[in-house]
Amino acid sequence: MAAKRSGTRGKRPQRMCEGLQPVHEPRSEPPLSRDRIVATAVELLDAQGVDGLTMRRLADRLGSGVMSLYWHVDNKEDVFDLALDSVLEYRGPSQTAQDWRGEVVHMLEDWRASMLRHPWSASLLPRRALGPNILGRLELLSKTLSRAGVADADVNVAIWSLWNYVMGATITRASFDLSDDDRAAAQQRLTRLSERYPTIERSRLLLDNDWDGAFRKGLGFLLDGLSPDEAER
Amino acid sequence: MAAKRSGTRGKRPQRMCEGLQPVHEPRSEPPLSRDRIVATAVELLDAQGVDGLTMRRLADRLGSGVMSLYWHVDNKEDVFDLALDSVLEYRGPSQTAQDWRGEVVHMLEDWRASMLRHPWSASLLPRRALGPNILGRLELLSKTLSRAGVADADVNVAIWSLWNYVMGATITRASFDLSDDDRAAAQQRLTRLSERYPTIERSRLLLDNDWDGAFRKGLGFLLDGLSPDEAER
DNA sequence: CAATGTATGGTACGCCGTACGAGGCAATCC
DNA sequence: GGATTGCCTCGTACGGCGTACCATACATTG
Repeated sequence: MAAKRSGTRGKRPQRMCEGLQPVHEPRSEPPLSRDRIVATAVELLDAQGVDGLTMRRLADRLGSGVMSLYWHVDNKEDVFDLALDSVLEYRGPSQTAQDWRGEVVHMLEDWRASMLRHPWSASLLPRRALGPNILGRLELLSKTLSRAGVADADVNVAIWSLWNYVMGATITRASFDLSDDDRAAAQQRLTRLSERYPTIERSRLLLDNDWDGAFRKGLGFLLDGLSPDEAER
Repeated sequence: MAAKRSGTRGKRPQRMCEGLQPVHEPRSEPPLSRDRIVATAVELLDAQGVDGLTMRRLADRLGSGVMSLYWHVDNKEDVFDLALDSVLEYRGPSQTAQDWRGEVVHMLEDWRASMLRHPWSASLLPRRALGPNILGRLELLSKTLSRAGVADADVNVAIWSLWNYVMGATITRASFDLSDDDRAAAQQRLTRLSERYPTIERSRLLLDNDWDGAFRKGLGFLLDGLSPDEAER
């Protein structure tokens, strides 16, 4: 009956005897494991995007049968959850001790950078369960803001505002990061309609691409508003 | 060869003769049209969510064959694009003339409300093409900010920041809007791990649900930062 | 030896999006 | 009239998907 996976990790016993290393079976894949599945899923997502991840392709890359995956993983949703969280590990603030605001900015910019390194991840964030790395970031955020003196009643508002801002900015950035040609074509299309949309046509909204600067600036504004010096209730 | 749809709308000629209204064929469906397809798609999305929309189910609801849809619509992506934009129409500011800030807040809160009325829409926003209603909102936003005196160089940053904030907040709200039971269960799970995440456990982050208040407050902070009185470059 | 728990994977089912092409029906042209 | 042309509908079929079910294999334990 085998209650399947449930909390315990895989730990294949790896055949002990047979002299030294596995001498023959020369190019056999290492055994399946949850970790190896997740790592390969991330590779596949990086290479082919969200729609490119299918259980069959994943199994192919792993050199295994499709159904073998289901021993280590509940279903495809589970793969997404794990892949997303695995990409959001945070190693902590840079060595130099900083003020609370520097720490928050560092963590959030690192978060954004991690997601941009895997452009499929941002759009997955809202739909997925909160894994340990995500919870860890929220915990750190919460702790930092509390220590900075933000009123208890405001901490949750602040966390959600920051979460929303980072997620929104990163999703937008990732999905508007078209090739230059595409961008030009979009602006072209806009020009063709310029009687209708003169202002955004003129400001070349779709061509602007100082994403990093805009992110930093907007984040600054938000933190100004949130900082305990001025805002309460 | 029939280049299929391309810009021109459907306009079935509707049988002219036959006396008065179509007397018999008593319960026949009205003819297919792009508009009817989109409206039904929205119904289906409201009822079953993003994954619930399939071309077959859509055709069923319309009382037509599946492939008939493809005369009016390019493909399923197209249906998503059209459904999303159709839900984001903006009827303009409330009757009373307001200052620029009031106008911006009104439009953005209306935007958020429109998306929350159709919870599938927020998560679709980033992945979809910009339809006329979306462009119209951006145009209005741009015009309003310009008229308010925001420097040309800053208008695009402001628009993206607001777009990101609204989208992030709405996606979060829509996808965390679990039943009370689910929410309690999530918090329960968190409590079980409370050695790891003491702060967010204590602040009951996942139970807090004054979404509207948080949205308004965060938006206020952002607008403070963006308003032309204080910010430039 | 048998029994058990861990792990693999082949087959098959019911869905999906949609390519293709055969038709029906009105308006238009000879 | 009859033929042609555009608009519109839809049945069939193909290749792909997630995964339920089940047979199998091996290592460990009794």
